[in-house]
Amino acid sequence: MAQAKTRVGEQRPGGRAERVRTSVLEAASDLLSEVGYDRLSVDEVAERAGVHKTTVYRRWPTKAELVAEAAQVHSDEHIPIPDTGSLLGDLQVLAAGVVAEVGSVAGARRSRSIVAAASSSGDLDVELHAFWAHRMAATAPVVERAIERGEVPAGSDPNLIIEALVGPIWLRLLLTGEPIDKAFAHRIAELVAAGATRPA
Amino acid sequence: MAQAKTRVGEQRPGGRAERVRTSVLEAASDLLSEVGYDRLSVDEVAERAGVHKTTVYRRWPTKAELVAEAAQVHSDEHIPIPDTGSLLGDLQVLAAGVVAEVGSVAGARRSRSIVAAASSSGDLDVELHAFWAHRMAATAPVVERAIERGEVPAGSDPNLIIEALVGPIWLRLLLTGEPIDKAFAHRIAELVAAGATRPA
Amino acid sequence: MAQAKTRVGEQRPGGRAERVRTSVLEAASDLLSEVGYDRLSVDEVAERAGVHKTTVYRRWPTKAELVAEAAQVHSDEHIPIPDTGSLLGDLQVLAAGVVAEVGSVAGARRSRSIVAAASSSGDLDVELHAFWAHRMAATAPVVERAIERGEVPAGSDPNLIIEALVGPIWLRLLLTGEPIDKAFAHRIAELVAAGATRPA
Amino acid sequence: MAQAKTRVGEQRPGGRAERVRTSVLEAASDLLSEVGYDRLSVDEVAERAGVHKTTVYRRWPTKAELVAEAAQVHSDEHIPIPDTGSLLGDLQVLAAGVVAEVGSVAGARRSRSIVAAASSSGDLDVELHAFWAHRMAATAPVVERAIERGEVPAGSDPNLIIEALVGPIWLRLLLTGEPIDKAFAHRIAELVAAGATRPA
DNA sequence: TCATAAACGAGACGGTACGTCTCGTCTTGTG
DNA sequence: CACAAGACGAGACGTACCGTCTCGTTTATGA
Repeated sequence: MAQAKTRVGEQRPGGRAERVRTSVLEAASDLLSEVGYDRLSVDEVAERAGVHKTTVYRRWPTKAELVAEAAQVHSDEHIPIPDTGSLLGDLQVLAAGVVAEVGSVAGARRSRSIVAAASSSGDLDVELHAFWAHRMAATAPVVERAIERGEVPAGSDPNLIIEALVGPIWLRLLLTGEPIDKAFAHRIAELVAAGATRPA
Repeated sequence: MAQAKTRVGEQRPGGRAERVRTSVLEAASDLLSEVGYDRLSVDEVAERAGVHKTTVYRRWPTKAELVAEAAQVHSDEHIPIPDTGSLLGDLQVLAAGVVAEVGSVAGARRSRSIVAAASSSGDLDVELHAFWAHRMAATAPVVERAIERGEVPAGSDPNLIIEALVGPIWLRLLLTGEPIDKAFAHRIAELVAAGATRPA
Repeated sequence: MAQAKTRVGEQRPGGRAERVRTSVLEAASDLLSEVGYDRLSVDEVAERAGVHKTTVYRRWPTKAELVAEAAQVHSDEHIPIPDTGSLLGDLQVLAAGVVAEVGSVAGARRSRSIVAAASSSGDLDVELHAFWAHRMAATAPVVERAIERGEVPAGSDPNLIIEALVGPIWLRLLLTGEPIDKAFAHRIAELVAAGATRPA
Repeated sequence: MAQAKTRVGEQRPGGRAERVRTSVLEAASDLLSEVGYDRLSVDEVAERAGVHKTTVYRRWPTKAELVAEAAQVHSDEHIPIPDTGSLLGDLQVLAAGVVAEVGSVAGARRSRSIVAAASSSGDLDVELHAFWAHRMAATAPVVERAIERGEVPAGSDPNLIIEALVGPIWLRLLLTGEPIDKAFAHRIAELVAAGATRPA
């Protein structure tokens, strides 16, 4: 019955598996944005994806794992590595990128969900850590170029500077609830850039 | 059974209510440290506290609220407001305090649980935000004194500086999983102090 | 909500537990008669009983156990121990009783279900065996009295005679599908009575 | 994989269909003896037979039908029609045959499975009844010869006598759980023979 | 001191969601 | 074209935990 549908819409049933994967992740991601981790149910994800619950469980043994993958779909590619010519400029672009990611209501809910999912499963925070290690490594060049330009003293830790930039944004998201906007991104980038270029 | 115990140990049952409150919060706090928010069940809290489940629900309508109170008990008092005479010194003490709070395995689990609990309940993140607003306000004087001393330019935002200090620590706790130790506290304090005292 | 209902209809919630037990067993028994063991679902039993699924599972850990108890409710009381004065008469009454129990469409379905359930679960056939041991013991006096009257030689095994009487009826029910009626009861009783009273 | 095996062992792929049929039925029969109807899964039967699940479903639309056929494989031919010269002797041989069939652990499990399977499917108990009708007809001559010999009064119903002989054995198997052994076969044959030869 | 309100113990229940199992169908590719 | 391989739909199973409700008992306090 439900399978008949696929016959209608898709001439190329060759990729059923992939189609299922995609539609499930999309449904999960949407629900995540709408209701957050806690009130997301696997059953509803399945229904939205036009797929049966068991099919979801076949691929993602756990709600947490499903959410983990769904949540990363969005943030996976969008790490822009700016090269404006100055550390301040680069940091501002980076900060603006993070703000764009987590600043919206939906983005915030989705981002919070990753943390909740990781809290639920020991395996997941390993994955989360790996994801962030990758992310940090990908953005480190911004600082390394600043070192090459002489803006930042040699021996400075790129990671530390990126953490100082990103940390406060997530602090607002997860703990203080203060507004996350471009102005904030701007100011935190200024503070960090100043600290990095003019150390004690 | 549980009632028999109280009879044995305490001749002056005048404070039963308070005793119950305390033992439940303690049990909750312990469990939080041991297994985290997700795998903490109200039933087990009750059992550990030597109290019946219904009694717990009578006071804390929700698991999230119970956890919220239990988790805050620990961090409530320990906000040391240092006054070492220099911004760097003060920030280092502050950072060290946060590290001490969330750096241990138990403390990390407990801290993560607050976030998870807040994610589960709209009411709770309001409380969490209020708690953090209070905390920020309490630590702001550190920056204000630095401004008075002329270390930091007038017009600087105390909150921003505190956020820059604390954010990276929580980033490590919740997202990157990098080690949280005194050295890290030291270095992040240096970076932020430099940025605050020598702005662009 | 559903619990408010109890307030309306029943002043004495004290007997709730028993009421639940009864209504669930009744619902299960009905469904057993209607659709048989295989197509009986715990969920539907619960719904019919006006009770939630989890409540059913609280008392009967397994569908098989639920069915076992439900099925036995019916046959529990209906073991008439006749005393007509002759073995033949007694056996005819006994056989007629069994026929009445399993001869109807509903009774047949219910009875078959017991066997199916027992075949599915090691625990259950223990229970089933115990039930039958009790039943055999309860009907043995019929033969013992015949021995006392001198109708049946001393040393005859009461169980064997009862088994010879009852076995063929269940054979028809479970295997051959031949009609189970009073005439059959009559004839099998005659055969067994003859064999018991005039051994080789 | 499975195909490779067959290719190796058998030069004559013409009989593949038959080979598949046989190995599936054998696997099913084995599993039946080992775990019984309920815990037998089509998937496992297929795996044991070195065949894919779909192949099984192609031939046996239903688990019940597969089991029905598999179970009968064993009892299909082995109905020995004795002719010892006396009713008692013949009945004892017959009873011993049944005991041999269902008395072992594996045989019991297999036999019980037939009943369970028949309960699951309306079509199956029709087949089961037919099988038993055939079986009864095949064994009726034992009684008919006794009538010709004058051992048993003319007009006696052969079926009834066979049922009286076989029923108690299945009663023990399916309901009471009492031991099924040669001694029991002997005694039940005696009782029935007596009843048949010396009616009231 | 004793009555009475408040809090508690005990335990069943409704409800939601989880994750599992197995049956039987359907798709896709391969010999 | 039949089959291997395996994903899928369907639906039930049994579990865990949440939060609610009732009833009977203990504890604290005020008349």
